[in-house]
Amino acid sequence: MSEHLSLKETVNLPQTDFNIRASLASIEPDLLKKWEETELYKAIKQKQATASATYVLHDGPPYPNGNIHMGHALNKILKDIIVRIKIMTGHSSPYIPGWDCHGLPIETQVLKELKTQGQEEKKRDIPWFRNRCKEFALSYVETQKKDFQRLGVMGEWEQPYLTLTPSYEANVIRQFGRMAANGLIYKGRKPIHWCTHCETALAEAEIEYADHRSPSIYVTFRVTEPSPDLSAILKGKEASVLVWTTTPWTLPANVAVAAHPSFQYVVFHSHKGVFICAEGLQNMLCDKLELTDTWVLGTLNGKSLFATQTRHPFLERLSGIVTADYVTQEDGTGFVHIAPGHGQDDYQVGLLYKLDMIMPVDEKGRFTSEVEWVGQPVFEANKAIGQRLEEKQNLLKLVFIKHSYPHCWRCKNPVIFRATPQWFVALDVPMKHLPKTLREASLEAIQTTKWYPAWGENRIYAMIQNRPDWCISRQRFWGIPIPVLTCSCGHSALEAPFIEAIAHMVEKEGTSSWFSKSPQDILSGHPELVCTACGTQNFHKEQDILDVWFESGSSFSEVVQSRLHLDQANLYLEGSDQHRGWFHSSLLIGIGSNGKAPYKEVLTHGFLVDDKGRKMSKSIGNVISPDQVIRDYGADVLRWWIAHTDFKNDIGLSPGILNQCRDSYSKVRNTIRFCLSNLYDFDAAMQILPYEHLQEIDQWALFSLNELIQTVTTFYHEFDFHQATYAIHEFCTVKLSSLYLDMVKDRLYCDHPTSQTRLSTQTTLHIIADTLIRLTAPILAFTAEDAYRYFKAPHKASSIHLESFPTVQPAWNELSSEKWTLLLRIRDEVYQKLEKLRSDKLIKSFLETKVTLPGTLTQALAFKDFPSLLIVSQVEISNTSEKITIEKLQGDKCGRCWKFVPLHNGICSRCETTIYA
RNA sequence: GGGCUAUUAGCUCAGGUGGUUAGAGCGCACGCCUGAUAAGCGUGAGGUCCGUGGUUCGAGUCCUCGAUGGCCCA
Repeated sequence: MSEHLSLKETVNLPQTDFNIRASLASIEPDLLKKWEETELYKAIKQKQATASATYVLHDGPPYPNGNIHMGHALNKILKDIIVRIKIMTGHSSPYIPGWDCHGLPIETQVLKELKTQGQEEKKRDIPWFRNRCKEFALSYVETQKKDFQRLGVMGEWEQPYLTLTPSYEANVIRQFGRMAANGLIYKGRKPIHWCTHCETALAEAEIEYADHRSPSIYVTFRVTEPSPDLSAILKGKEASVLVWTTTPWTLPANVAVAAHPSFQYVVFHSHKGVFICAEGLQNMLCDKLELTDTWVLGTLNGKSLFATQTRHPFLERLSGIVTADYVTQEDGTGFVHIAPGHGQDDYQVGLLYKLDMIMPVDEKGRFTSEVEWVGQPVFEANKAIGQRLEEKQNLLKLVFIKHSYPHCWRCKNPVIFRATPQWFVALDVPMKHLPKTLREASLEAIQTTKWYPAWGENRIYAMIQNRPDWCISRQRFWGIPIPVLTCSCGHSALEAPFIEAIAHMVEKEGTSSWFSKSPQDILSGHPELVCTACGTQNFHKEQDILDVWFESGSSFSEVVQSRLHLDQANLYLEGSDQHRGWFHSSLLIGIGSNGKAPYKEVLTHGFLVDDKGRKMSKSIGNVISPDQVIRDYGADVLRWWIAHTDFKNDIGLSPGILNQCRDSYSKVRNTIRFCLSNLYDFDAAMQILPYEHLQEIDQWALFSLNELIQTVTTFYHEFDFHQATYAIHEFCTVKLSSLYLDMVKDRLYCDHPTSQTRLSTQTTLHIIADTLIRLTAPILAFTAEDAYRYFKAPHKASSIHLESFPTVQPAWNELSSEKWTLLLRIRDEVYQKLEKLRSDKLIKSFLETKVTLPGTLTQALAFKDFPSLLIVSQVEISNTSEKITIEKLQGDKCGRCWKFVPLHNGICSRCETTIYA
């Protein structure tokens, strides 16, 4: 017993303080603290100063109105992994995070707060209100910043970009100025929700739906000029198109009638004349309108009604038939009357067919002098319009209905759609600085940008191809004003000196000065800035603010151009929804102001779903917060999960998936730990062996490591992180844990501590540990640092994050992979036989056996170390046997190395010489 | 309703230009070890490649139609 114990003491067992348990939840905050105290980021930046290449990932700004969720974590960690890879591969890769601080959600939340505090009136004090919004945004910037840092995301947290800073705001205004100078900014009109009581525009979020009593009328539009197909049916007869509406007051603005292009329409006779409606609605309508004596004259497709002309039901004007997909057959007649100034759909149809926009309603909701009922509120004018229709014999029926209708959230009055002047970005006029339209140039830029995944190109291409002009006006307060002064003569001062004067003021004082100053104050000091049309200075300010997409879409100007002095970012990386959002707006602004896309490459990730593929939602109860994962697993497991998943599609997350990631993370960690623990007595500076002196098994390990470096490098480069992590994990499990490390244990534990064989393996483990730590460092930012603390090497940096990425070593490739494929096949065959013996209960341990290999199998291989390869006690090469045979060894096992070999005094000769050497 | 996209083992993923019996790791089951020990090793069982119809000598792969999930838009 005592002898056994003393023998155990002569065995060289692994030692390390690198814990087998990760305890990430407690270690990570310590590491963050250490990095902060040692100013790691500063050191990393200094190192980058000498980099030969630059790689800029420009951050898309999140919205600071709540705590971060898993989508944020996913996005930021992916960015961090990329930036760390670029830095470790020798690039200068500054990462400047940002926040998108303006916009309606914050305004709405602040309003809600005021409401609950009974201080709603304070909203009218615009500077005060804007300041409150600013405080709100900044508080969440701080919250989110801490959360992002906790995830291990590294960047310019001391100086992020915020869309509400004066310098940023001035940059946005200058972008606007450049686009104006390029001839892209114009004033048009567009219908929006309008409260006639509050005399203000309302956003979608400020609309409440409630029951409302409306007249429901059926109106006829008499055909004056039928389309060819319709003409063939009518054969000269008079006919009318049936239209249903609940807003008679919009009829004065009617300019067209829409049919659905693929519906079937019926032309039928009745005692009141010939009518046209959707075929499926005919019976219902005849019933409702009490039409008798009916028979069908013919049917035709909606498309073939196109260009039929009708007469307006009471005005001296024509109203042509157009087609629109949104027409339904659920109620009505299958025809919809079009008033582009009074509805979103109508507006789109108007754009498509270049229809006039007639807007005879003022801000108080009264008809203007364009209409005979001038001064009458539109809802009251319904009655007069009904009467006029009756006079003209174009009213078939009038009843009143109760239906859901939008109301103002403040005054509870019904709202209307009303077209008001708005600012637009023109997509189809030739630019002054390029002989192309903004749309054409953007489409070209899309084709020269690299999209990951490739289908992103089609997606954004189709969007840019089909989108209407960009309406950049918003009738809100929390944002950047549209920097336009308009003269009393009607001319808007879009000229560069005006906008530059405003930008200059904003740069100094912020945009709040626009809201508090008069136009005269804004132009004070610029007596030369007079209206280019009339020469006076009677300006008034634009009231609207810019669409927030215009702000965030200008971010490259502030960050890439002003701060980094570059003209393009290398990469934008956001969720695939941003093809419609930030990628889109950034592209239009980039082309419109600089003639160039702001990015060279765009990478998108998918959205979070659970393990059943359903989106994360509170109602399903499958939401997992980053905070919770950090507590239960640690940020590195979260990072590993993100790298482990093919993020280009939807990304699954569930407790089961997290457990799996934790397990595979642990395998990598333990593999590194095994290497470190067997290096406790290794002095790399003195004992490292040259490659040529390494044992063949060790050379094979380095050959495999070379493959890994190559594979991971390629996958990192292609943003295929999941493939990289699979390669790393498989290397740890298959190549190392089950093969190489198992094979070298005997040598590490039982050979003489400073024998060439043990030093050969330690040299190899030293290289493997070093490589694995570096390879995983971009993903496992914390664990790699933790492990690096226990890795002993000369010329070590103070942090793994100051080290560079491993590179393929050509010398390690000088090994026959065919030979090793064969050796491993022999091993497989032997193990099949050994397992059979074990399951038959003939042996318990493989060390109880002697394996005989046929010489025909092994001679050509010129390999000596079969006992290590097979991890059995004895191997014999037989020149007579044709088959692999196994025999159970009967003797005793060595008390030190447990092998069944000839013994003296209870131990084998190798162990004896090792102990007494 | 439209655009884009995904669907291969319980889970996460591989499967250039169509070509034997569809692969890996994890997990699972069984066994071993107790000198990586809240570890390690071995062996094994798991698949209607979402469905349908077609092209082809041959389809996970190409085409049609559809189902389900996801993003965007209306």
